[in-house]
Formats: sequence, structure tokens, C-alpha cells
Amino acid sequence: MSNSPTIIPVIAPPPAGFGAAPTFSPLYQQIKALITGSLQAGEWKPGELIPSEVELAARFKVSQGTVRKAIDELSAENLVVRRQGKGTFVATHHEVRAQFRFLRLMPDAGEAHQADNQIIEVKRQRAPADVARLLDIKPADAVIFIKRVQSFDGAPTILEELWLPGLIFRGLTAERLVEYKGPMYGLFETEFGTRMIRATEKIRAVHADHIATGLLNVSVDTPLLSVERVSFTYGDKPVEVRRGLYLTDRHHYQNELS
Amino acid sequence: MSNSPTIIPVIAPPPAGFGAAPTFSPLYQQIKALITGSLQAGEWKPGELIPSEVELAARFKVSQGTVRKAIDELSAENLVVRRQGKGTFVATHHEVRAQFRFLRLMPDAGEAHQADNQIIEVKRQRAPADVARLLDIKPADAVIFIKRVQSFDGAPTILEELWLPGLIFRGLTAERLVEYKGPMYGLFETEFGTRMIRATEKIRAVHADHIATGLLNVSVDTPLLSVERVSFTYGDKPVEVRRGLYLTDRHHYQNELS
DNA sequence: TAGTGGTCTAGACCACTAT
DNA sequence: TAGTGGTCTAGACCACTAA
Repeated sequence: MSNSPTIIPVIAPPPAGFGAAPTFSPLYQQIKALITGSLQAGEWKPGELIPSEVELAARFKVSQGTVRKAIDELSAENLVVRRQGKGTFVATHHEVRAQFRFLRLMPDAGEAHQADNQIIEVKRQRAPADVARLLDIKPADAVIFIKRVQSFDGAPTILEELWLPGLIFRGLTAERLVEYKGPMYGLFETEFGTRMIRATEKIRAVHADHIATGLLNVSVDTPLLSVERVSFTYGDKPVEVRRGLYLTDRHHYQNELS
Repeated sequence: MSNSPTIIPVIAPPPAGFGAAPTFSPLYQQIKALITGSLQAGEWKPGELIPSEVELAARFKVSQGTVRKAIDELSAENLVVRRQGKGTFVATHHEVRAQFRFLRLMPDAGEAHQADNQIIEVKRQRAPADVARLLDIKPADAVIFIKRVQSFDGAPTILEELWLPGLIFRGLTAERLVEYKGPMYGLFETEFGTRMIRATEKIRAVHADHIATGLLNVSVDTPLLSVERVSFTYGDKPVEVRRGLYLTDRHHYQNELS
């Protein structure tokens, strides 16, 4: 193509200034949305190679630089991972580099945790009202409820309760959770086609209740971190609510402000 | 310039492959370092307009695109702020958008805090051993110690202790802190030429001690968030240690994982 | 109107990876 | 050697701001 810069290719252009809400957006944003759509639709699975920048530029009929800028942002949002000389890959939770993105509890001293995961309970139930609101589903809808304890170096440290939409995680059982080795988000991604993209956490200090007392092996009224997490998949759709109680006598929640 | 792409301008080039440790770095990274240097040296003060991309490109004898990429990163790191049609400005803590970057405690419900800041104590002392280590100074060196309580909507909520290098913050007094309106980091930046760039926080759950009990008006053994912050200025130099106790009965620490 | 940052293109070369 | 992402350039036009 010689020169046709004002034409917006592929995507329906807002040709002139009329209609309700112009909704302009840069070309690279439109390309980014298209690629995100393909990721969401599963055209390329987590861990797989996506087409090269040159190929994508040809497919969308834009320059390589425009595709590059789109992928730049996807890479910054951890949706894809670039590897020089190899290509661009769909991000996956089955990677070392992705492991600690959602687990912020670090040992005060020493090395990586020798982690152990104990499933206490898994059941299907109706969504509690507050969980339903957070998951954006109806209270009558089914959810999978999971309770587990994570130990580091033999010491029970995290007591967690999770609620997952029953519709998406149909067939998730305690057996499956127990036999699966590796991060839980890896399981969700591989077995249920649901990839956690981002999450928000609300953190408080609370007292251990009598249940936590037993499972974490601490005395009543031990101060614990309460961490309520809502995780989102593509399209900012909430797909997990998690309530954790963290024992912070030998660990701390690490955060970077930048 | 017609065509001289292999020449690295301005900065001493690694002309061929010899010498110890080649230390290659992309041109835009070198430009970024130069601009950061000017920021650190105070060539442009916080809030001020920096030269346009075209000007900087001419100064450094590179293309505008290269300067742009350098500024892209500085903008992503919150060192500068771009404003279309106006120019690029040195970031400052005297902005609404920057206020909540370091204060993560949010009210559970309702609107922005009616904040009140009560200075309890300001004194000059020798650095405690652990603080000295975090600030990368000698234990014999002087630090400014500040103790204060922040209240939201009339309720005492944060009890904080701060340690600042005495060398940098010479002349910081209780009076100055009390009479200054606005964020403390704004004061540091304007009066002491030290701008906080990023920080790390370690968060734990602890019991209120008897001092916190009085100042936060809570009973002994109330669970509190312990937040230890180390703040850094240009060149990753630590310039503040802060230990806060957050009351989280009506507030929570908000965090985004992405 | 002039100047700024924002977008888009086209083409060149480099660094890295695999075959 | 071929293909990938990474860097750099030069030039065009757009959107926004202010005089």
C-alpha cells in the first residue's frame, strides 16, 4: 500500500463526525482489542506462540509498528510474553515468573517456601449474597466452595476460602484439586479455560476465630491478615472470590508502590 | 543527518568489541538516563515543563522517536507527566492524581477522607541500627524522627513513625510540619529537594501496644495493620523509613494485582 | 496560528534463536 | 541462514492547547 493513512482498515470506521458518541480510538487500540478477542476466544491457548508481528500486520492490513504498539500494551498487562528471536507467547500461570504475581506473602528471612497445599473441603452450594454480588451472579446460582490450608516449611500459614462460579467450574472436585500439582490458577486455565488476568485485594487486620485457631495452630486472638481477593478474567469479568487469613509471624505481605 | 545509524551520539560509544564488559544499552535508554540525570540535578523542578521532544531530540542528536520512547518509560515510572498540546512536565506530589499513589488505606464505604494530621513529636537523634541499615547510612548518623497520628472523619486511624536522613532534611521542625498544608511528600519535594519516586511496603497483622492504644483510642490487643515502608528517590536511594499502625475497622488497605 | 504530544507508516539494521 | 522481536530513523498527519 502506497499511502492511505486516513483510512481505518478492518474495523468499521467512524467515517465522519455524526451519529451518537463518536467513539474514536487509535488504530493500535483497535488491533489490541482484536488480539485480546482472539485470546479470549481461545484462538491461541496459554503458552502457545501467537502469529508474528509481520503476520498480524498483514492480517489486519496495518504496519508492523502499529501491531507492535498493540502488543507492547498486551505485554505490559501480562497477557502475552515476548521472547526475542522466538516470538510472542500467550501468558500462562504455568511459569515461574508468573507464580509470585498473585502470592504476595514472603518469608521474613530465607528462601522460597517449601509449599504444601491441604484441601479441607470442596462443595457445591448457592452463592452467599455478598459473594454473588462480587461475582456478578444471582444469589440462586451455584458456586464451588473450596477451603484449604497452605503450609510453608511445615508451618500452616494461610487459611483460604474460595468461591468460583459453578457454571464455569463445573466438575471441579476435591480429587482433581488434590491430585493436581502446580499453581491452582494453572489448573483453572488448563482444565476450565479460564485465565485470571488481574485481581484486587482488600486487606485488614483481624483476630483469629476459633476455626482459624485450629487450622493454623495458633491461639485465639492471634492477629491475622485478612485478604479478600476478587480475580478477573478477560473483559474484566469477576470469576473468583477468595478470603484468606494470613499468619504473619514469620511472613509478611510484600507490596511495591510505584 | 542523512544516514549514520551505527554511530552512537553524545554518549561515549562502545565503538568495537573490546574492553572489559561491553555494557551495551539501547540509545533510548541512554537518553532516558540523561533526562533522569537532569531531573535529579534539578535542571527542571517538579511541576515545571521540560523541553519538547523536538528540542531534546536536537540536543541529544537523535530522532524524535527515540526521545519519545525514553519519555514513554519515564512517564510509565511516574517521573514525568505528559499533557497533549501542552508538553511534558516533571511529576510532583502537589497533584490530586499523585495523592493516593502512596496512601492505600481506603474507607470501607463513603467518600474521600476528611483527613486531619496531628504531629506528636519531632526530634533529631542517632539512627537506630535497623533504620540505619534500611537508609543505608551509618548508625552514628543523625536522623529526623517524626511521630504523628492521622484521623479520618474525626477518628484516629493511623499512627506513624518516620525516620529521615538528618543530612538531607536538616532544618525540618515540628512547626514547619504543622503549618504546612498538603501532602508531606509535597513538603519534602519543595523544601528539601527530595522527591519520593517509589516505595516498598511490608505488611503484617499485629496487636495494639499500650502506646497505640492511647493514641488510636482502641483497647489493648486490637488487631492493627503494621506497614513498614522504605521510600526511594532518584537512583534508588532510600530516604525515608516509615512504620505505620493502621486501624482497619472502618478502612482497608487496597491493592491491585496485575 | 504555531507548537505540543499522539498516531501511523515504511524501511533499515541489530540481537537473538533455531535449523 | 531465515525468522523473530528490538531499535532507530524520517516524515506525515492528527488532536489538543494557547495566544
